Formats: sequence, C-alpha cells, structure tokens
Amino acid sequence: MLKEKVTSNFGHVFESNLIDEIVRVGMLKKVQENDLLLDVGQKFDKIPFVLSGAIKIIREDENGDELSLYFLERGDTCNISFGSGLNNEHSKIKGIAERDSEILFIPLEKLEEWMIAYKSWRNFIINSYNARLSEMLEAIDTLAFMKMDQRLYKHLKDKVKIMDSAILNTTHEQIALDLNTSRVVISRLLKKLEKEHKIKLFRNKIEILTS
DNA sequence: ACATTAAGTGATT
DNA sequence: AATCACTTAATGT
Repeated sequence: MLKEKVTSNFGHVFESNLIDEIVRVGMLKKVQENDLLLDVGQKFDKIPFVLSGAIKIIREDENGDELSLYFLERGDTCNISFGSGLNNEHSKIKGIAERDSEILFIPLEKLEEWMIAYKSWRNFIINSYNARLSEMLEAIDTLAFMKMDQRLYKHLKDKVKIMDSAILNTTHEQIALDLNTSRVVISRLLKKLEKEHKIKLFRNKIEILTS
C-alpha cells in the first residue's frame, strides 16, 4: 500500500530498486491541517517527502514575524532540510501543513548513500533544488515588485490551486500573517477585490470568482 | 444574555 | 501601507 503511493508519486523518476528501498526505510506519517512539521531552530535527522496534500513553508525572524514563501506539493521534497541536515545546521524555516497531508520521512544517512548508489536519485535532488530555487525567485519577485493588493490576489489564487477549491476557509488575520502585514490592510484590500467582483466575502470564508 | 472573535471603516501618519 | 480607535456582525457558552 505504501509502495503504491510511492510508485504513483515517484515511479517515473526512480528505478524499482530504489523504490523498494524507499518503502523499506521510509516512515509514513499522516498530518492534519495546521500541524507544525518543522520549526525554526530544529535539527533534522530525516527528510520529508510529500505524498499528498501541501505544506506551507514560512520564513520567520527572531521576533516571530512571519512570511509565507511557497508551498510543497505532492512529489516535492524540502531540500533546504538536507542541505542543512547534512551540515548539521538548524532549520531556518518553518513548515506547516496547509491541508491534511501524507509525508514520508527518510533518514538522512540514506540520502547520502543513495546519492552515490542511484543516478535517478541524484537527478531528483538536482531537479528539486532547481524547482525550489525558482519558487524562491518567484517569492522574491512578488515581494520586491508587487504592491500589497497584487500580492494578496496572487496569494488567494495560489491557495485556490493548492487547496483545489475556490472556497478558502481562512480569516483576514491569517492572510495578514502569511503576507506579513496587518489585518486591517487585508480587510480593506479584500473589500476592494469584492467590489471588483473578483471574490466574495463571508465570515471565515472567501470565495474566489473565476472568469 | 454576555463574552469572544471576525470583519468593516474613518481618521491619522 | 500601517496604526489607532471604534463599530458592527457572527458565534460560542
């Protein structure tokens, strides 16, 4: 059963020997929405692979100010973890389950082993770094070049994609946290979007209109 | 009925 | 775009 899940997510990238090994050493963990998976300052001895759901990756400073960077989706892995994991560093980011998810944890030692043993593994890691770097660039771009109203609308659309639903169950406060701004600002901008018929507002709920 | 939490809004910086 | 200060609305106990 675990094997099917791994195969359906990674079957096209890994040879079957490697899949067998992943299934053998991997620990499957089901997490619920809003579960904290990885906190700032934490050390890791295992690396997460997202089999289903989505994980929100957050940057957090000393004061606890937060900013959402990007999401990990099925088939993704957090390579910041093994970059710093291999160097025995502490985490500089925080990961929270954006929705109910299944995560497969792989012990860190295996990763090094597989780097040497499997070509498909090396490719996967490199591609993964590449994908994550692109997402970081995107995050920087929106941060640097977009005004708050655009950032907000983008954030909503991103969430719609991640949640696979046009209806988001969230609060203005939560969005403000994600974008590192104040609730009042979000409320105003959301109101503006509603007047432009881009969204509909409810309590604890936002519907994003397409068309 | 009362308290708490979410959301709306004018005025100011 | 942020903050203050307050109002209104929805929900929980």
